[in-house]
This record gives sequence, C-alpha cells and structure tokens, in this order.
Amino acid sequence: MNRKHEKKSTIKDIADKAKVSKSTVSRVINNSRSVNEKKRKAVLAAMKKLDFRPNQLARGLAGGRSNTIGVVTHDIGSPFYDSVARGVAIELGESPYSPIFVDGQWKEEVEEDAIHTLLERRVDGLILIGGTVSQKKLNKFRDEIPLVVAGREIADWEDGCFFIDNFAGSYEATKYLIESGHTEIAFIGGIKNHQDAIRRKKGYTQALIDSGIEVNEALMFEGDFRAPSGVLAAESLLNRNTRFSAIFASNDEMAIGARLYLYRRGVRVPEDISVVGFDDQPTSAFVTPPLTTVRQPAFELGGVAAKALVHLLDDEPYDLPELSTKLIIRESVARRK
Amino acid sequence: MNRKHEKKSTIKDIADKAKVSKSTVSRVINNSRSVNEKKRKAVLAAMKKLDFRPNQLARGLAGGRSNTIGVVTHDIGSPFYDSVARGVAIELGESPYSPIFVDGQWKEEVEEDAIHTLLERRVDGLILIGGTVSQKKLNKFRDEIPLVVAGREIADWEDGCFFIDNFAGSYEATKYLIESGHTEIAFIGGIKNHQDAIRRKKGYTQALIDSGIEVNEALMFEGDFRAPSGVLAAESLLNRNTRFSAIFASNDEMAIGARLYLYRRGVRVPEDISVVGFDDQPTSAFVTPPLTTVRQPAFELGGVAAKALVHLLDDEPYDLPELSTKLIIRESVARRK
DNA sequence: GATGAATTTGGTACCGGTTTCATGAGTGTT
DNA sequence: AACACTCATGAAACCGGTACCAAATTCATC
Repeated sequence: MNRKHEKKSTIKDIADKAKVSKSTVSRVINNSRSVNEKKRKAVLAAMKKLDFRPNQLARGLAGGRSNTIGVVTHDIGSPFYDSVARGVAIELGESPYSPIFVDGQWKEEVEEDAIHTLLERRVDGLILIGGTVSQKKLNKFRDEIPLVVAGREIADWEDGCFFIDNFAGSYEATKYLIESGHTEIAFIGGIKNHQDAIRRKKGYTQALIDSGIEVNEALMFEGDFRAPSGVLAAESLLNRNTRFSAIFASNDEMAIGARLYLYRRGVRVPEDISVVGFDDQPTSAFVTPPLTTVRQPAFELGGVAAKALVHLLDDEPYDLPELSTKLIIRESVARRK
Repeated sequence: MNRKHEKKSTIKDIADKAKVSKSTVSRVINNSRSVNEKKRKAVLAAMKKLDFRPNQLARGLAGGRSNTIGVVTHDIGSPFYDSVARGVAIELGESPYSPIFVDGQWKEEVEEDAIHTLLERRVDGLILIGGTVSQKKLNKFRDEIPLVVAGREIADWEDGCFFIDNFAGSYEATKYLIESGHTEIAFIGGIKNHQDAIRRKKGYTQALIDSGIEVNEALMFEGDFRAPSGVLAAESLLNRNTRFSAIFASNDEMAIGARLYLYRRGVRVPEDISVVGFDDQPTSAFVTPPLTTVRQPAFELGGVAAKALVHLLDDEPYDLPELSTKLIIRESVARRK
C-alpha cells in the first residue's frame, strides 16, 4: 500500500505554464470578465493539462466564503428526517453551495458539537433538520451564522423555520375515522415532550371534541415513535376493558407495530379494527393491508429550507410555498356499520 | 433579517490578549509540548474569553491536512446503505477526523462530481459506500487519495474494499428453505447487472444444485430491488403454470411487495407459500408475518471501512474482523409437509 | 497624433493558521 | 567559570488562493 499521491498542481503552476500572472488565472477560474481570449484559452489549456483543481480551503480562506452549507441531520430516527435531508441535498445541488452533512444523533450534546465543527469549517450557512438543541442556544447560533431549521417550529422565528402542520394532519386523519363511523378511537402517542407528538395528539383530541365525542384517557397510550412501542400499545389497549374499533398511531412505525400485535391476537385489520398512521413512510404502501396514513411533504420541506437559506445568503427575498399534509387513503380503515 | 454576524476572533487576537506570539498560541492549540504553564493558562483563558474557534480552512491549508474524510453515500436506495453510512459516521466520531457526506444519487456522473468536490476540499481520505463509478476511474482516484470502498467488491483490491458475502447469505437462506421441505422455490432477483444481485442469484442456484434440485427458469423473475417489482414478480410467478411453495426474494422490499400480492390473491403466508427476504431492514421484523430474512452487518461494515481508512491514514496496520451474514428466522416460512 | 477613458494585466498585501529557524534563557557538567 | 545542551519563544516564511491597486495597453474621440 505504498502509493505516492502526487502533489496537486496550484494556481502558480498554471500561471507559469500559461505565462500569465496568478491574478489572471484566478480571473479565469472565477469567470471574471476582462480576460483576453487568447490568454483565457491558454490558461484553460494549462488547467486541463495539469489536471488542476482549485484548493477550496485556500479559496474559502482568502475569499471569506466557503461556498459550503452545513446540514445537521439525524440519521437514526424516522424515515421522515431522511427524506428532508434528501430534499436539502437535491436542492443544494442546484446552487453553487455544496452541503456538508453531520449527524446529530438526536443528542443535544452531539448536535452542538456538530454545529461547532461546522462553524469551525466556516460554512456559509447552516440547516438544522429537526434537532434537540435548546431554543436559547439556537438563538445564539443564529447570531453567528445564517441559520434555517426544517421540521421544527421555533417560537418567534417568523421566517427561518419550516415545519409541517402536524395538528392539521392529525385532525384530518381523526375526522376521517369519525366519518367512517368510528367513535371509539384509540390513540398511540409519540414521545411525550416531542413537539410533533404534542401537536398530533392535539389534532386527535380536537377532532374528537369537534365531533362531540368524549376524549377518553383509557383509549390513549404513550409510545416512543418506534415499532416495538406500537406492539406494546396494542397489547395494553386490548387488555383494558375499554372497547374501540380503530387505532390512530402518531406514526407509521407504531401503527405497524400495533398491527403486528393485532395479527398475533387474531384481530383482523380492518374488519375488526381499523388502523391509521402518520408519515407515509415508503413501506407503508406495501404492508398488509396497505396503511392509510398522513403523508408529510418531507422531501419538499427539505427543498424549501435549502432554497430559503440560499436566498438568505444571497440577500434575496423568498416567499415560501404552502406545505401541507395529505391524507393517503389505503386499505387499513373499514367503514363501521 | 439584518443580523450582524460578528467577526470571528483569530489566533492573532488571542496572541495579543495573552501577550504571547501567534506561534505559542498555535502550540497551545495543538498541544505541542514546550509551553510554559503560565502562558498556556493565559492563552487558554484568552481563548475562552474570546470564544475562539480555530479556522479549519486555514488550518487545513497551512497544515496540509484537513482532518476531514469524504464519504460518498447513496441516500436513495435500500436502507442497507444508510446503515453503512451510519456505521461510518459513528466510527469516525471516535477519530480526529470528521466526515463530509455527499450524495452520489446512484448516478455515475453525480458520483464522480461528488468525488471531485471532495477532492477540491482536500479531504484526507475517501470512503465510498457502494457506488457505480467504474473500476478504472476508481483506480485513478486511488492514486490521488487514500480510498476505501464499503459494500462493493473490487477486483485486485486486496485490502481497500469491504463487502459482505452475498453468495453465502443467499446460499444459507435457500438451504434453509430446502431443509424446511421446500423444493419448488421461486426466486426474485435484483437489478440484472448489480453485483450483489448476481451473487445472490448464484447463491440460490448453487444451493439448489447442491441439493439435487433442478434450477428452473420458470421460477425466476428479475426485479429491481424495489417493492413494486416484488408485487409484479408475485403476480407473474403466480400466473405461470409452474407450482411453487416458497419465494426467495433478493431483498426485503421485494419480499414485502410479493407478500402484498399474495395477500391480495388470498394466498396465505406462510401456510400456502413461504417467503424469505434479504437485508433485514428495520420494518421487516414488524410486517405480518414477521419476515424471515438474511441480516447483513451493514452498520459494522461501515465501521470497519472507517476504521480501516483511519489506520491507513495513520500508516498503521489493521486486520479486519470477519463480517458475515446471518439468517434471521422469523415467521414467514412454514415447514412443508 | 494627442488626449482621455476603458479595459487588461501583474504585483502584492492579505486570509488565519502551521512550521522552520534562530535567539535567549535555564540547567548541568567538568 | 566556561561550555554544551535542552527547552521555550518569537519572527518570518509559507500554504494556495482572492482582491485591491497601479501600471500598461487598447480604443475611441477630437
């Protein structure tokens, strides 16, 4: 394994070879106007010949701009955040900026560290996808660098944070269940303090209230957004003495977990019990029966966040498009006779 | 939105404040020995006070090393690659290097571009996760920079590429089906030219042959690793006149797709037809019935690749641990009477 | 052909660190 | 007390670009 990685050629080499000054080479690279066509050709040729590739470190240092945007992701977790990240990546691909992803691992400490790393690298802007860093810290960071948050609502950040109306999605799903004739609807919540979980729960209860249905604590279970907690939820719910004909889970994973437990107990879906999820993760369309769920425009959300940041950096105004959830009706809900 | 992002403090500021030279500050930062304890304290204090954070661009430029490792991922695609990426990220967290992820989007062109971007940023090393860049190009890149590939086998790269024995996993799964009494086993393949797909197919046919079972083209279908192709596969297979009692799909997604079609046709799993997948993606344990599948140590694979690269950069030897697939037996296979 | 403006150029001072080198101070040995 | 040697420190060169400024050239106008 003794490879001799050749020394890269520099702008100076090009200048010499093309018999011009560094300045001129720089101009060619950056497409500044005012370069004689002949020289430009010569420089271009030299660059090609020497397989020149500008050192971005140097560029960033000298120019004060790194043309880099830091993205803090959370690989571990719902596919939702992955989609957001993809949206960001694709959108940034259209811009002159290239993204650096670092994983926050859903831990405040790691996340802060990640942000610092990014700051040290002098990224021009920052996109946080979800995340757990406290609002106070966030405000501090925002003083240091242009910052945009996707998938999380932050108080007093008129612009600068983009999220999805979880309440509305949840409300719509619950309404749908009610309109299908269900009145006894169980609810599996997400992590207690999680923002989205709270909103989704509120959407559920509000829909119930608006339809004159009593909210029953005995029909609620607190999960953690993961599949195993879904099976636990179904088990707990089924073992209580309260009857119900439908389950609305705060995300697809838990819905699928619950569905598994029902399967184990021989309860049919949707004939005996209907199930609705939230997220519309990729597999949800292929489980049996295909899951009725609330789709979040995750990908678009990421794109919007990226676009917003780029505009912010370029000091251009940007009015964001509407992003709303959509109920995807499949086969896991039956009309109640 | 008129934020005045304060100018960052530099090493010079620290030097002035602590009344020492830049050199000394640099020594403190890098923990070089030979710094008077008093001065070190003073510098440290100044750094804290001014909230100093070294400019990594400058550091990288001056030092010739960026302490950065580029990782080319492929977000779009099987959860397998995501896990590998996570393994890389976590492992790199233990090292002094921090990763820059860029998305190759499974397109050779984009991927090459991504690599170039990384090269321009002067990363110290490169990790490719899967990927489609031609071997020739790969060899070229390898001359420019320390490079390691995870999840892909590359001819003549004794070390430097880490992958999983797809043949063995596939062989084991098929054998298991045979031992469970099945002799008519349908096969859903992956993308025709995909390396893994080829290996998995070979594992399947070899297991058949070794058990004296004739390989029957009429029981094979070529999918594309995605769920919809799984349902298509099941449909096609079922409509042929050839009977079979089990399906082995080249990945979980297609297995789940096939399972959905069976559900639609009222075919029971596993009573009527058994199903086995490959990958053991997270949801597979929660579909109904829980899917028997071949687990790949994706996460570990990523970790190994990262560790190998770090050792390579430090010029230390590293002997890689054994990585093998494991058959995860769940409930989607029935013993054939 | 001279004059002034516009356009190309090269020189050079940075950007914010690291690293080499020489100087100065401190320690020990004979 | 003189000499050699180690350790700590600052000065300055350098990493590979960008950007400002002034000199040189081109061009148009009178």
